Amino acid sequence: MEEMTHNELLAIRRQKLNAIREANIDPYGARFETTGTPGLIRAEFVEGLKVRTAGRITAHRNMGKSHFIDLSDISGRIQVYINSKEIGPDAAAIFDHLDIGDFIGVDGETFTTKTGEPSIKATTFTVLSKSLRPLPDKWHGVQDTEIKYRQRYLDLIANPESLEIFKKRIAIVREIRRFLEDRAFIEVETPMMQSIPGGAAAQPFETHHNALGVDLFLRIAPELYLKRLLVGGFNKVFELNRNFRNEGISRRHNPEFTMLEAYWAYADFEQMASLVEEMVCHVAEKICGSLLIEHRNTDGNVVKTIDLSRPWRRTSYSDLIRGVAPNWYEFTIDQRREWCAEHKIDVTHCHEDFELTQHVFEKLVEEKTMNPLFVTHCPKELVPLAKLNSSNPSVVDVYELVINGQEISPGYSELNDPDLQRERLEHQSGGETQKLDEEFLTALEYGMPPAGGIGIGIDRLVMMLTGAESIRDVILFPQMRPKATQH
RNA sequence: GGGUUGGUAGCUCAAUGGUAGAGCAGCGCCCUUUUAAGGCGUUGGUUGCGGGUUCGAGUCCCGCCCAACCCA
Repeated sequence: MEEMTHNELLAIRRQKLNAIREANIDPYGARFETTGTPGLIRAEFVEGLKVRTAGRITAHRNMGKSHFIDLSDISGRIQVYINSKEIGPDAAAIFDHLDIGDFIGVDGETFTTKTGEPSIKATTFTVLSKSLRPLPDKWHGVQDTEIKYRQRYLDLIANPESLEIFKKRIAIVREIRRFLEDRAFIEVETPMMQSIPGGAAAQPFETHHNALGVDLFLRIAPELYLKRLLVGGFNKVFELNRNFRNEGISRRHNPEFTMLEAYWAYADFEQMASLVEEMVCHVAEKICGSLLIEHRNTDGNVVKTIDLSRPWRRTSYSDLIRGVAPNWYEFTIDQRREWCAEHKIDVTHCHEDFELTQHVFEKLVEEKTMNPLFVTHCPKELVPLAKLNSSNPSVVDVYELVINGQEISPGYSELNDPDLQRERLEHQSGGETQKLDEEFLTALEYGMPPAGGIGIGIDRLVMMLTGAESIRDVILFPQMRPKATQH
């Protein structure tokens, strides 16, 4: 608690805190009603208006008897003009004990300075919270990634571009909900703690319920519960919430991530593809104002432009493989390995033939695809929960949407034949398999309507739409190794 | 898990193996329309942690911790 009181900067702030208390003022304030946020007052600026606002002091320009401070919150900032004569000597003495970082409330009248800055001339101010630690550099912000992620609040205060990404994320999620609700999809919540983690092939987090005396798993997908709702009569349903996968952490993976899943009874994967296409374009136009999404580097130069213009390409998996390896499907497995070696694709960890093909797909198609591409009719081994194609039963009626070199969204014609579903789950091959959820199969036996389903990785969608290079830049509090506790 | 790079003042960054520095913030003084305000002065460091080599280590070597990137 009283760590580092020897630090001069912290000690000075505590002295100021005490000085405020000695003047019989509570440095931690109370209820304070405003006529608007700093950003709102600035955005809807009218001169000569009595206003009341509150925010954090983020800049201080001291002119001797007059001071200019910036008051900020996520809405933006407004300049406040503080004149000793105007506020009186007692208040001026308190003002001397304020710092950048403190929260204050201000009463005053709006005016425009001679440099044209919309401002508030303060008549009084109220101390709302004393900040005991100095804020990061106002000009360079927080560069240290560790501080950005562990102490996101500092990143949000000091780095406007970070705040901008999170504002966009919030708007994207809101637009997606609106889009689906406008089309009569109903949002539901299904269990995050499951006794059989189904709906995907991934390592789950394990936990334990004391009263029931059973082990439970954090869900890796909501799919099997949403399908139970199709059985129960919901015909347009979605869930937009967190999944958990106990796997590696990388630029593109966080252990908990946000997924949209939506199911539409009597539809198929082609209709789901159109729905997703329409939805992503709707969101892009609303939030980015364009279907051309520019990704910039730290210098602000455009390094990549993603073109979301419709219609989006739809191409079968096998055609895409032939596009990069024309004779692939005529090759023997040994020839395929040889081909991979020639093209410097490491497939030593691939055992099954379809895994080999999938690896070629990931390296030569997925990673190189920037504009939207619906990859249709994937090998059935990759997708045990989808309907087989009626004319080619080695593939399934699905799409995988690839944008920005990443898988953004899968969509299926959902498998609703309970016997076939059992067989497909029991005869999975390859390294990753899904668990068998008997209660889900029982539900299917009661009858599930044919349906289309989609999943959309919200974090990756936000990365694509904001140009964020790392998933940590679109998750407010990304997973970090806990810091060793000090003692 | 493996490889690469990095960790220096509150923040952003410097410093051939040879006295640890700058800008901003802070503190003091001047200034009643500034906006990265300005001017003058000034404080602030167990260089991530622990060992080692050396007359001498922020710098070289070993181990550990944390992070970023790449690979699995």
